[in-house]
Amino acid sequence: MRAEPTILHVDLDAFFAAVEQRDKPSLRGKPVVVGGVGGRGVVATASYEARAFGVHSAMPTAEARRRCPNAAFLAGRFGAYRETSRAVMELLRGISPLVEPLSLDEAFVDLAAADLPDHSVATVSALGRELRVRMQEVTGGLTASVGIGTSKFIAKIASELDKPDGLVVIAPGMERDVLRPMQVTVIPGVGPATAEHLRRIGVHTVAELEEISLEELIRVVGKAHGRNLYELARAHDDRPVVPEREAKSISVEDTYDTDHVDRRLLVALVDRQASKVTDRLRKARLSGRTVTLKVRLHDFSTHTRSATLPGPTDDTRTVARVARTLLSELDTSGGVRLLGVGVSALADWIQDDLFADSEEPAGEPVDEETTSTLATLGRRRAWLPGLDVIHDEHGEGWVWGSGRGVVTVRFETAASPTGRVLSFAADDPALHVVAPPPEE
DNA sequence: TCTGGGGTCCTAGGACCC
DNA sequence: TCTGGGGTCCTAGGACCC
Repeated sequence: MRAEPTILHVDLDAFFAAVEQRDKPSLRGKPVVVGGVGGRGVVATASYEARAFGVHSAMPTAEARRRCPNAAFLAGRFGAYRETSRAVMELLRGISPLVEPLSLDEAFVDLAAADLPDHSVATVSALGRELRVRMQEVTGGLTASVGIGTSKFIAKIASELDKPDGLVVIAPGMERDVLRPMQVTVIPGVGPATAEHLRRIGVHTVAELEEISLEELIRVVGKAHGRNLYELARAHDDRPVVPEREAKSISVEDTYDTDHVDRRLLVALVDRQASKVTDRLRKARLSGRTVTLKVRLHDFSTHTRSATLPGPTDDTRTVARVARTLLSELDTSGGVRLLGVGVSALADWIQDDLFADSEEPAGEPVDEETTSTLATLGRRRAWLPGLDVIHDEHGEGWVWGSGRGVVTVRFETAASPTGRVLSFAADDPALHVVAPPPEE
């Protein structure tokens, strides 16, 4: 918490819906719902006219249609949202170089790095008023709610106090007075599960939360979360405004209108997602070591399976192969409603010669001498899933996982498209590396 | 009312290494 | 032959946010 109100939070009002109303005058003043329009879609943003009918974010679109049949239901135009967001972030960077976007429609701005005569309540309030005017100019008429306070937490609370189209400055020293009567759910990180845990120990408001000891909180909600709540209940928050955050994972997922059972279809869908994910990796000049497959079954149970490669990859075939194999570990016979493929443990873009310094170049056949050397290296050998092809008495297969002295090989034949998965000790003399996998 | 898509962070257990 | 503690990596799941 700072001595002066130097953190600003901006939140564009009903952003996606507002962009639609801006671009299509016939929608102005009418209920607009942006989100999934398919059978299993949910609402991303509802205009204030639609909210009057009880429509809100995360509500199934089917329910929103029931509550507000006359609303315009739109799938969304993310290009337009990104473009408008870019203009907003540009405007904010004109105020201070320290701008931390939280999403397309939200950001923190560190006013301590802004060019201001002082940081009095009067000065930052004037800046807030000016910002809201310019916001409308650069967005073509969109409104925003602005909050200013002595920390991220307080600035965010402030922006929520007078929505839409509001400006609230919480003066230094007033933080706890503002907070105490509020529900604990205003604290970021307190969702339905935590709220229920707290309710069970008789805590509903921040004032009640303040009464709970650190030990008790940790017992109820866990260590990290407990400490966090303990501090936030007292308005203690020293998180800095961080302008550039590095991505930690990239993923793609799709929910289907009907559950899928056909294995061949599931494999094809996973392949397509692997292709999308690796396209995005390459565009971002990133690569990653861990491939995760996400499957949501007919009963909404969600399962993930992941495998970590010895080195980072952005290769579509490699990611697809690993994802396919992970899929084969799950029982999908009851039907699949969602599939997802993600890559994490990201590294900066690897050069074309990534493997030039490693023990054997990728894509090159490994000669007999290297093969026997690899065998004697045992667990030290870095097998490359998807790249090393093995043959033994079972025929030919490709490596899809390795670690702890064991290489797992998948044999796939026309007769058995799902393949057989076998594990070998890395120093098993029956294993021979013969060639890289065929191009697809 | 049957529940999106893109993320982040945390927890807990097991393997492995020193 | 048995016992150990800490650190790190990996995996699966869950809570949460916009």
